[in-house]
Formats: sequence, structure tokens, C-alpha cells
Amino acid sequence: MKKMTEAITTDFEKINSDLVDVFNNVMWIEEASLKRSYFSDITLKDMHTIDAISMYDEKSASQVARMIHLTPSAMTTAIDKLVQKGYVERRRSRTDRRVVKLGLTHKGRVVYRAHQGFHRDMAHNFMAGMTTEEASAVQRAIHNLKSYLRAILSK
Amino acid sequence: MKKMTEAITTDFEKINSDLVDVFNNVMWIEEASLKRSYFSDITLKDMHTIDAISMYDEKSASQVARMIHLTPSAMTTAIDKLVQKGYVERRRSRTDRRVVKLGLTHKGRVVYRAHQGFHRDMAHNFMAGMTTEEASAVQRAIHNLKSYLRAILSK
DNA sequence: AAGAAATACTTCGATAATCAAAATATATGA
DNA sequence: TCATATATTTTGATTATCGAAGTATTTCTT
Repeated sequence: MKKMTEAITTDFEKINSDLVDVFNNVMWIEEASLKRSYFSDITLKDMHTIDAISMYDEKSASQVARMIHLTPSAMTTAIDKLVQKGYVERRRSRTDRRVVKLGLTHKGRVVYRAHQGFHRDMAHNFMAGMTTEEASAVQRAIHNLKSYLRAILSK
Repeated sequence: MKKMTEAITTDFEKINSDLVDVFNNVMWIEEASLKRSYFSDITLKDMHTIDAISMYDEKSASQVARMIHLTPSAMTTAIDKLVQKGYVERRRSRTDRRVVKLGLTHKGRVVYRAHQGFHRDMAHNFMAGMTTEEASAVQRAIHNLKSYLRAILSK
């Protein structure tokens, strides 16, 4: 019994340090593999903008800004850059001519899908070799974490 | 059987999207809760520098720079700032007077521990309510991911 | 329906992080 | 000793970001 407690303690330290390691490195690795890819003219932050715009529904500039925690003015310059590089399109809304609707160009959709593929590979490796039961525990863990972070956010 | 396959597919999508959600938000949440804390004069990047310096062994400026993927020149200015704010100390190595050894001040050690606490809470919530078996599956998952990222890095 | 207030975005001016290249100080090897 | 290598800093330029002011458009109030 005592031994088991020790084992759990050790496991916790291991999980904690692996978790920190993963968080500290994912961003940088995404950034680096983007630089080595065909799409080396955009940064990871640009990628997040593209991801927030996404494929299927028109979002306004301010919606996207809120999603990725940028001020409207920073959003304007970020979009300028992505428009100029051919990833994003600006259109004025017809119903409210103040708002700018954002959409991806063909090139934007290609890089969006590539990035989704990256995430998908990551998730596949995360789940590699799990039984159904194990997978459901992992699912619960990641859901826990998501809820915890949400809770902090709304504090 | 078919139904089960579908369930697994759905689970995968859920895990994937939760994983992405967590990655996209952790950094921002850490940043935000740092701003609200007693240590609102440092950014998350500063925190990562402090974390890389750590408590127990003297590291040189260039070692720390490599750990957090900064150029030496950027490291110099980053340290200047942290020295000026009272978190970090610079000392010249005695055996090689070119190298700068970095260490944390009392204040630096306090914020270092606070940040470790944050990670610990996160890991605790990640593991909340898991049995020993489930915990070991989760441990394996996070280890998988870590290895996967390492593999990409060395490509 | 005119004028006031609100909203969505952009422009402007300032600041901070970062980089690459040159400079400085020190150490190592021929 | 002198040339070369190494660790860090300084310099000059670029880029991301912000907040405040500006512009265009819509909505609200009376």
C-alpha cells in the first residue's frame, strides 16, 4: 500500500514534467516546422489567425481578434499582411458596411488543411496504442484540463 | 462493431479538438494570470527565462538562450531587464571570465516556485479522479506526445 | 427624420522584442 | 606569441503590438 502511494507520487512528477515539456515545446516546434515547409512566409501567429478565420463560416475581423486575443488595431495589420501574401480575403459585409468579413483564399485553405493535419498527427500519436478504455481515460484527462483552464479564465 | 468504430472516431475528433483548444489557450491563460498576480511586471517569456535558469545549478547565458530558443543578443537584453527588475543575478565565471553565470535572486526564486505551483495544479486537474490504471494510460499518452515532438525536432 | 451615441475598423505614434552583424574580452592551440 | 575560437554585448534595423484618435456606418432617441 505504501509502495503504491510512492509509485503514484512518482508518476505524478513524471506526468507533470512531461506536460511542462510538451507545453514549452509545441509552439516552438510548430513554428520551426512551418519555417521548413512550403509556407515559410508565415509565422505561427499568422497560422493561428488563419485557423481562427477557418473555412466554413464568415467571421468578422473583430470576432477573429477576440478569438486570438489581439486588439483590433493589431488585427488590421495582421490581416493586411496575410492579404498581401495571398492567404486571406477581406470583404465588406452587405448588411452592415462597417464590418469586414474574412475568408481564406485557395492558398489559405491549403495551409489551413496542412495545419489541421499537423494537429491530427499529434493527436494520433497522443493516442497511439490505447485500448478503448484507456482512450476514454485520456479523453477525460484532456477534458479536465480544458475545463480547468476555462474556470481560471472566467475567474 | 460498426457502431463502436464510429464511437472511436468521434472520440478522436473530440480529443483532437480539446487538445488544440488546450494548446491554443494555455499560454494565453498563463500570461493573463501572471498579469493579475503580484508579479505583473514580468511576461510569460520572462517566466520561461526564469524557469530555464531554475534554482539548482548555475547555467550560462548561452545555455539558457539555447533552452528557450533565443539568440545570444536577445538573451542579453532579456537578462538586462530581469536583472533590473530584481529577479536574476549575473556573475562572471571564475574559471572562464568570458562566461556569464545566471542565478535567481530571492524574488526570482519566489516567482519560480509560484510558477511551478501553477503547473502542478494544472497536472493535478489533468489527473483528477483517475484510477491507477487510468493514470498510467494518461502518463503513456503524454509520454507518446513528448516523444513524437522530439522526433520531429531531430528530423 | 435629424442629431447623438454606438460600433467596426483603420491610421498614427510609441514601445518592446527580436535578429544579424560588428565589437569586445577572454581563452586555446599551433 | 599570434591566430583563431568562444561568450557575451552593442548596434542598427525590423516587426509585432498597443492605445488613442480618426473615419465611416448604423442605431437609438426624441
